[in-house]
Amino acid sequence: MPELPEVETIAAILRHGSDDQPPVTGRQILDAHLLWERTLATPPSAVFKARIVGQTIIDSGRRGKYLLLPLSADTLIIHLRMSGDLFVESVTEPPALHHRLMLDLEGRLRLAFNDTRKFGRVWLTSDPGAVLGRLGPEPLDPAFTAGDLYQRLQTRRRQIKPLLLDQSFLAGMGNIYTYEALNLARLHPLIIANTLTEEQTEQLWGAIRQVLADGIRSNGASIDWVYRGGSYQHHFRVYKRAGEPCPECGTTVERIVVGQRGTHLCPRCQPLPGSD
DNA sequence: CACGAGACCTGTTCGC
DNA sequence: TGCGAACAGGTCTCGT
Repeated sequence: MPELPEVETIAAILRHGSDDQPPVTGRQILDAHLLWERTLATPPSAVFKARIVGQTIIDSGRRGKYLLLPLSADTLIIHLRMSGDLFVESVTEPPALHHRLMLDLEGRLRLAFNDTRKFGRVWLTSDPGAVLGRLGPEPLDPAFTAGDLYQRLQTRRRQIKPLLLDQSFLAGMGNIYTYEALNLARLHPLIIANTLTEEQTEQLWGAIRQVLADGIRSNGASIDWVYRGGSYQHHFRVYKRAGEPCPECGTTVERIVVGQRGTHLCPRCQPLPGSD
C-alpha cells in the first residue's frame, strides 16, 4: 500500500491516533523485539535495543515515502517498501504473522512493524540526512512549482514514467499514483522527459498534486489483502482496469510494461507522439 | 547518463 | 482440482 499518501496517512495516525488506535507520540519505548534481522538497516542489532530503549517518541512525520519518528535522542526512520505496515496494539496480543519489529510503549501499547515480503527497512540514526540525503523535492510542497518541474525535466532524456518513479527526481511517487497522474495529465508514460512542453508540464504538475492530495484526503488506498480504511482505490482511473473502458472516452484501457513495472493507460487519451 | 536484468521476499491470481 | 507461471504498492546493484 505505501506510496506518499499512504505513508502520510500512517504518519498522521501515529501522531493523532484514530478511532481504534491511540497516538504513540509522547510515549516512552520500554522494550524492543526484532523478529527479522534484515529489517534493521542500522545500527547493528546488537546495539539497537540498548540504544532505543528509554527514548521517547516525540513526533511522527514523513519525507518522501520514509516515515520519520523523531525520538528524544535519535530518529527512527521506517521505509515500508512493498508490503510494510504499522500497527498500534496491546502488548498482550500475540505477535501477528509477519511482525518484524515490535516496540513496547508506555501504556501497555506496542508499535508493530508488519511486513509480509520483508523488503521494508528501519534505521535508528542521529543523522536522518544520511538516510534521506538524495531525495528530490516534495511534490506537495507549496514551494514546488510547475516552473521547478519544467526546469528539472530539461536535463533529462529518460522516459517520463520511470523518471517520476526516481526518488531523487521527485520524492514520494509510486507506481500507481504515477500512472494515474499521467492519465489525468493525458501524457503517455514513454514520452521523453525533456520533450514536454511548458503547457504539458503544467498539466503534469497539477495532476501529480491532485492525485496525491486526493489520495491523502481519502486516507490512502486500500488494495488487495492490505486494508487500512483508505478509500482512494475507488478513484483510480486506470489502475487494474486493463480491458475495461476508459472513464473519459470509452477506449479500452491497456496495460504495458515500462521499466519492468506494469503500467496502465488509455491509448486514446494518452497518445505517444510520433507513433500510431 | 540511461537502460535492462536480477535480487530481495511472500502471497494471490491467472492460465492451462 | 492441481500446478507452475506471472504478478504485486519499492529500491538497490551490476553490466552494457
